[in-house]
Amino acid sequence: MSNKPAFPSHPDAGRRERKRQQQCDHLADTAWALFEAEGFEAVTMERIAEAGDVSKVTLYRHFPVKEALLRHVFHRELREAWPAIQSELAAARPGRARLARFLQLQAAWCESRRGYLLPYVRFRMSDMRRPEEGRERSGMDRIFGELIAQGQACGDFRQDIAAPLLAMHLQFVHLATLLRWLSEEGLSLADELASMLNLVCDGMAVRS
Amino acid sequence: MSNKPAFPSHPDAGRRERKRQQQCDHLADTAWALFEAEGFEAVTMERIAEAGDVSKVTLYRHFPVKEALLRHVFHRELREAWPAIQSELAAARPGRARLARFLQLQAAWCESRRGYLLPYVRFRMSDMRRPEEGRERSGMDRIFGELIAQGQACGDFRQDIAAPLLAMHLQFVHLATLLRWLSEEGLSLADELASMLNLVCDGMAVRS
DNA sequence: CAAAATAGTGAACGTCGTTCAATAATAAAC
DNA sequence: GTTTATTATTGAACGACGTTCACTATTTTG
Repeated sequence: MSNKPAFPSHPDAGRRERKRQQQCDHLADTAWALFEAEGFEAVTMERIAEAGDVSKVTLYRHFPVKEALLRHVFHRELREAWPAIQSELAAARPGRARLARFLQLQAAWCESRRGYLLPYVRFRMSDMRRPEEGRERSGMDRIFGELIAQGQACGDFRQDIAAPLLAMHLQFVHLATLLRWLSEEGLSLADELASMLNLVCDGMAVRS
Repeated sequence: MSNKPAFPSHPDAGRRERKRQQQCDHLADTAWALFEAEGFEAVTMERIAEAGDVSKVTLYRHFPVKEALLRHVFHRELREAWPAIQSELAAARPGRARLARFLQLQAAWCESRRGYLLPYVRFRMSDMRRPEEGRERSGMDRIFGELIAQGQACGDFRQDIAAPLLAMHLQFVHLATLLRWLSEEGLSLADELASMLNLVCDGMAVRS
């Protein structure tokens, strides 16, 4: 693992940036409370702005769409849980085993947030096509990329394809699995993710 | 291949259904002309309704979102091109080789429609989570499913996972590849799709 | 301190997608 | 053939979305 933190809390560059972060946190908290109280779909941007005592324009400046508020909350959750996750991962062998362990943790989190997952996944998919612009990377792709790079280093994964490409590949299949789990009742997400990893690693062809 | 056609033109169940299809075709043609003239983004649903001499409500009844008009046009294109595609495919060995050939044909078509592909792919991704409801299947998943089933039958592909699941898997990776090709300049789609198929078949792990 | 950059405001606007009551055309039933 | 039930279509209006604009307040920079 690299020595710089995977999730820098805040660059801390002046009061302006600090206030900005406070605003974002405040608005995300307000929105989250409304979501929990009335459901994600039922809450409008205008109500969030009103409840946060802020103009609609201001809200839109920070969060261009409602789903971005979800991303803010989830990203913060991930940042706070990251140390615990990391020590969990350290217990597993690098490469395929560690990736499998991470997907287990993922599954647990997803079940706890199931109600919000459908709009969130759809948002992340629409947002997925902008690798070059300064879009806020989700954390997920960074983690996948890092875990895959570890797997390449220890000989688990092929090295003729760059880690970021493999990570993108994995991320799409991951989203596909989430969607399937969300639309079909009675599926164990942990099982589905394990079988997904199996398929991604070993491939669709019969082993020669 | 089955003896019933993969793309039934129209079930022909009464005058009502026939008129419905005429309306849909008419509206899709009108919309397509506007798209070509002014660009997809610039055309609004109200303008399409107006140009098609139909109320906005009627337009929305047939096509709930603008992208659905694209789907109608593309689906019709595919239906008309299907016989030619099928004889092309018959020339390749079933299984992996035939799938590769199909992706080559796909690549050629995608390049001819590149300008519309980004909104279309995003739409198809959002739409992808409804396998059970009576949503109009894209043709793509049917084709992928059939080609994969052939591959399973001839021993190219593993049989411990059902063909429709493998098809969904393949389709998501396919969309990921399209997105990458759309956002990065100077990529050969045919090459990217070939390498994608390679990865999906052989897997991410090093071959034992 | 002055100038430039950034955050915020309220009002208004165009588009989206939906709702409603009402009418016409088609299909099914008697 | 007449009645009955679906289904397609319409215009008008509505709430929500997301943007624009001109203006004020705050922070940063030189």
